[in-house]
Amino acid sequence: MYTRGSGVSTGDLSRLTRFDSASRSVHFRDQPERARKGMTTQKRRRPGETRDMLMEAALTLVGRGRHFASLGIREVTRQAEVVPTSFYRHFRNMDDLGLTLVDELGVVLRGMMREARANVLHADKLMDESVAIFVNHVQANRNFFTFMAQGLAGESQAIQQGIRNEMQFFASELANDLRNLRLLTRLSDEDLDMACELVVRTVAFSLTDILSISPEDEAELARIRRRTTRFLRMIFIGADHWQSS
Amino acid sequence: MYTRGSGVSTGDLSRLTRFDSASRSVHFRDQPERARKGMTTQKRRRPGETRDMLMEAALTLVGRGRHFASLGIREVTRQAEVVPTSFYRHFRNMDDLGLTLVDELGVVLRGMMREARANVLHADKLMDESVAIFVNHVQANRNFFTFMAQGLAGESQAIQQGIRNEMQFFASELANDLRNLRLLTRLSDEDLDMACELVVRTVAFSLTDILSISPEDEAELARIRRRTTRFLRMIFIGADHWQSS
DNA sequence: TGTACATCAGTGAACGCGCGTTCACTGATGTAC
DNA sequence: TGTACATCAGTGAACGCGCGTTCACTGATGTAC
Repeated sequence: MYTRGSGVSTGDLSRLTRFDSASRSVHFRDQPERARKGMTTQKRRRPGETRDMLMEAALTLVGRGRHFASLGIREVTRQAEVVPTSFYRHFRNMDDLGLTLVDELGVVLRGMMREARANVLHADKLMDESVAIFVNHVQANRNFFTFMAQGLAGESQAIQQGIRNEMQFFASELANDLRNLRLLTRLSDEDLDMACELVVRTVAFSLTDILSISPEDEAELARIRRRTTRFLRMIFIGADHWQSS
Repeated sequence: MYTRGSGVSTGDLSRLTRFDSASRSVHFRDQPERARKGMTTQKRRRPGETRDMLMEAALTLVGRGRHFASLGIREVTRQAEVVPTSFYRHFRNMDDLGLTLVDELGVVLRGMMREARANVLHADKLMDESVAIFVNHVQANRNFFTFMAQGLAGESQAIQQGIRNEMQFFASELANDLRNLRLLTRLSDEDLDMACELVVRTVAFSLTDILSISPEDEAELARIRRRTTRFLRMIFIGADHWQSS
């Protein structure tokens, strides 16, 4: 039941992950299965495919309710239908795999931001539409965002720092956009950054709201969307009336 | 280096945990050590003492950078200097222990609120002082709050829900207090609740800021305190200018 | 007050199992000439 | 274009170890009479 959601996510992610080897992988991607001596010899997948499968497997397990910190190498390889030793061909340990997942966060967030820039035409609908876009992305990449929520407090220092950095970057991008839209013009750069960080944190927190409900519960989802929008509206009103020191 | 911080926390917590058996334990608490046949027979501690030691041990390990979800029963009992089988005398499994820890959260939060009510005399210093009190409590119970930060996203559903409930309760208490202080009087009850929830979330998020720095880094701590206060101020300004639908 | 019994909490031995990690191997692909 | 070699990625066997959990035990404390 959980694996369906992850299909969307990982399809996306594996494409993003392998962009560096994409030029090579093009040669093999659609190559038909060769005749083999025995059925068991299923070697030589697309370069990076096993790597992606391992990351996907970890996310699937996380999506099933497991905590990333408690996942084992054998467990992940079992889920990925790969022999345990294969793991070491791609990652030094589970932390290494986690860090690689965090690297994807930047890509996903940039995608969200791009979509928001393209779709948010009227300033008055800015918040509703941005929140809707965020919620949609979370729904489409549930396992991935669950991992991020877990990592925000508790994983290795490196993972935690990675996620924080991405959030910081996202906030400063948001500040840029608001400048360009001529919004909150009275705020100093520093105060605008602060306001944006508060916005990003608020949205990040509502991530845990979304993840705590069933993916199909549209009614509850609408309630979360509405509440998050109201949070943001309140912050914007506060920012608008802010007296820069 | 990490264990020092936990000493403060667990001294507090164990007292709170055992309030139900306090009447009994009074009889033994200061009873001197009996002469024993052998040095190895250190049985029969104060009732509930082993239980507290197990909870304390788990928090110590969490404070050392481990994630609660990855802790094992043998690991915890080892840290508590107790034989593994003793664990089952007090908890069914690690989840059970975690839930018991969450129960303490309510007690700690109520203590914070009481302290805030007693110390916040002037409305204009309300935020600075409340944030300071919060930061102090986190510093004094670092391991405990680290566990809570971890539990907010990722532990068992039950643990997660428990923490959320406590936050919700805290927010509604805060709304009550603001009503009594005649603050934000223009807001409807519903909107005031919302504002308070946003406040609690913002403070909760800054918990992860505090936990990500060294406990001795006073300079960085002051920066976090200042930023959190500014976040709250912005929210309050927003709430003050809010148009209740 | 004394005695018999129930209960509670700590103990050590033992179990089977899954874990992380190593090793030498295999065969497909990429590359130099 | 063909050949020899290096590299890369997947494999299965094997290791020693720590894990969760059970069991029967022990002795201190609480309770009934």
